[in-house]
Formats: sequence, structure tokens, C-alpha cells
Amino acid sequence: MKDVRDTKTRILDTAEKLFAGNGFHGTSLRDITKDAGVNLAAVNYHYGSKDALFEEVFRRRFLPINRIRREKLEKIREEARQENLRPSAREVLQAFLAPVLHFRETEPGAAAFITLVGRTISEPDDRLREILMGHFRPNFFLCFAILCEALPHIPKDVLFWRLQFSIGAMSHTLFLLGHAKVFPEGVIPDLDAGTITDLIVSFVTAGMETQ
Amino acid sequence: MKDVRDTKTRILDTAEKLFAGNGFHGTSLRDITKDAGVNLAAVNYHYGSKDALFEEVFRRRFLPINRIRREKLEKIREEARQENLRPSAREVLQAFLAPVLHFRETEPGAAAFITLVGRTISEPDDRLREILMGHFRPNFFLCFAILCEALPHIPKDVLFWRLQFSIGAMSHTLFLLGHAKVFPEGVIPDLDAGTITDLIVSFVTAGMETQ
DNA sequence: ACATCTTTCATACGTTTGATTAAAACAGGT
DNA sequence: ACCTGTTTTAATCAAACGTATGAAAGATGT
Repeated sequence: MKDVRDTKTRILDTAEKLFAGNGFHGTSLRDITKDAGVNLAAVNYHYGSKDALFEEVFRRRFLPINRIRREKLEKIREEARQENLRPSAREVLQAFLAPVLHFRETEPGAAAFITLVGRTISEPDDRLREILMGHFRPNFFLCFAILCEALPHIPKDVLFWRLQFSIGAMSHTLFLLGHAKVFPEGVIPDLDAGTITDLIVSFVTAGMETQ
Repeated sequence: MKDVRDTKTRILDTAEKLFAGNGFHGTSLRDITKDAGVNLAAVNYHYGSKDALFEEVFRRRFLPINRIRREKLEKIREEARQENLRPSAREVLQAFLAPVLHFRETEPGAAAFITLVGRTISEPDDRLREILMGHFRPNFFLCFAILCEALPHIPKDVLFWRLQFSIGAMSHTLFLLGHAKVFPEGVIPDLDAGTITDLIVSFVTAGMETQ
């Protein structure tokens, strides 16, 4: 067997990049294969269809991110239980939000993927959005559950919406980081992932704990 | 002259609805004209192009919303100046965010438009996003300026990002309200615009004032 | 060296898209 | 009733799309 990875992952990397930049429907298979330097038919040969390629882009990235997120969240929950304390809302939100931004800076090519996630959250095409949500939902509910333990005096539906607000803040930020030119000149000060993470975690923690 | 409005605004209303539901690229002129019960060529006759139609959808709705927003914001600024006080961050954010949600409930067909706005913020197509931003930017900067007066002890770039977080929370919420089926069953409690407004304003105000 | 399986390639198919056109239908002023 | 300008209609265009195919090229095991 020849080195399959070459052509196959080159398609995947290019697809990730172009999907992030121009959206799923704004990226044709001809764009992808041309940019990747492979034949047009290679996508359907290796992945079956454009949809399946899109799905694989998400699968590859979400597996490690979700594993880290899950481990961090459950560790927080367990440690709180053993000490008979409530989990700290800040730590929960940190565990939920930080891996994404951290991942963005470390893994090469991940920045494009993160932008793609930000886009896909409000993707008109239900099929595509469901691919994302399938990966996202389990950890969302886990985070929500621990948050309810952290702030038991706040009604659950309020916490639910506040977590949604946090996700909105996060996804919008991810999008802005991938599109610096939304605002003119140097209006957006480009901070590193760590600073942004602190800013956003402080923001949503304050919002989450209010009242 | 015949009643132009009939065909012309029927196209506009239908376009707004379908663009919101399926996105700009997911909606063909054939979809719009079929749903509106007019001929395919009518769009190009009345609006010139699909792009121009999209632009008109935004123009129609943003003019009144922006007027209200602007009046509210400048009133807050003036009243604070006359009493030699700082504007209240909560009032500023309320003035910035509430009109959109309020508008959503009152004006018929506005709900679709609001969903469309939520989508277009992270639209891959730069041309389309710029149409939205052209309407949005002036009020954003006005809000930002008054916010700096309200919280002078917080660095401006921190306030800038926090306002972005608020916008993210807002736009994500607008999207969710238009797509109740993102989460299973009755997971999302459907609250009225007033309640949601209070929730989100409290959330972002707490985040804005923290430290 | 041969036979077999995998991968690449150029090319084509059938749809759908936004846009255009010329003719038909309609309206209002006189 | 007639002319004039506006609106609607059906038909057609070229371009772009995802996908399919069969032949060529390459790799692998013996």
C-alpha cells in the first residue's frame, strides 16, 4: 500500500482551511482539489462525498478536544465531591472554554478549524450544523450539569441561558480572531490566546454568578 | 402607475423569510419567486440583482432600529452629562440590546429578520457581512464610546472585547430563538422577549463591570 | 517478471444557479 | 378608445456545481 496519508490528509487540511475561509457552500470541490494539488475525483474516491469530507474535518479535531474537555470537567467535579465542596463556577467555565482557545494556538492549522466551528454554529444548513452539535452536545450537557452543582441557588433555566450566552460570547470571539478585518485599522488589539481566555472567562464567570 | 408595492414588497418579505431560514446562498431566486407567487424575472426587474435584494432587506429593517438605538443612547449620554454623573453601564447595554429583541416581538416578520442578522454576523461571504456591518458599526462605536464614559476605570481595550462578548451572547441568543430545535425536547424554556432581555442585560452588565 | 490491487487522472453527465431577453398584459392620462 | 410607459410572463443563456466513469499509472506480493 502506498502512502495514502499524503493525498488524503492533504485534502483534509485544505478542506479545513477553505471551509473555514469561505464556508461549506462557498467552497467547491474544485477549489479544494486545486489548492491541494490533487485530482478532482480524489475527494469522492477517498471520502465518498463532500458531506462526508466535512464530517471528517470535524471528527478529526473534536476527538482530542472533547477528550481534554471531558477529563478536565470530570476532574473538577470529582475533586469537589471528595472535599465536599461545590465546584467553582470559574473553574468549570475555564475547563469548558479554555481548551478551544489553547488548542487554537498549539495545533498547526487548528486556527482555521476554530473559525469553522464559529461559523457552523449558525450554519443555515441543518445537516451541517447537526454534525457540529453531535460533537458539541455531550460536553455541553456535562458542563451544564456541573454548573448546576456549582451554583445551586440559581434556577436551572437561568443557568442554561447564561451558559448559552457564554457560548455565544465564545463563538463570536473565535470568529473575530479569524477575521481581524471586521473592524477598521488597529481597533481590535490582537492579544494572545491566554489573555483572551482570561478576559472571556472573567466576563462569563461574573455574568454567571450575578445575583 | 399600478400598485407597485404589491409585487415588490411581497418579494422583499419572502426574501427576508427565506434568507433567514436557509441563508443567502441556500436560497435561490426561484425559491423566492415561487414562494412569493411572482415571476422569476421580477426580482431582477424590481431590485436589479439578488445582492441588491439582500441589501434592501437589511436597509428596510435597520433604519428604524438604528434610529431608536441612537436616540436612546444619546439620551442616556446627555442626561448623565447634565447631572454630572457617569452613564450607567446597565442602561447603556439595555439601550443597545433591548431594541432588537423588542423589535422582534412587535413588528410582524421581524423575527425572521433578526434570525438573519444572527446568521449574517458570521457569514463567510465578506460582501454580505459588510452590508450588515455598514448598518451596525456606527451604533456599535457610539455604544462603545458611552461605555467608556460609564466605566472609565476599565481599560478601553478590555471594554472593547467585553462589548464584543456581549454582542456574541446576543447574536447567539437571537439565533437560538429562531431555531428552537437545536436542543432536544423542551430543554430550551421559551421565554418572552422581555424576560430574555432582562437575563441577557444582567449577564453582560455583570461581566462588563467586573473587577 | 508477472498478476493483482490501489490510487490517480482526464473527461463527461445531469442539475441548478443568477441573469437576460423579447413579447405579452396591464394601467393611467387624455 | 387610444396611446404610452410600466409590469409580468415564458423561454433561454452561460457558468458552476457535485458526482460518476473508465482508462492510465503506480504499488505490492510472489
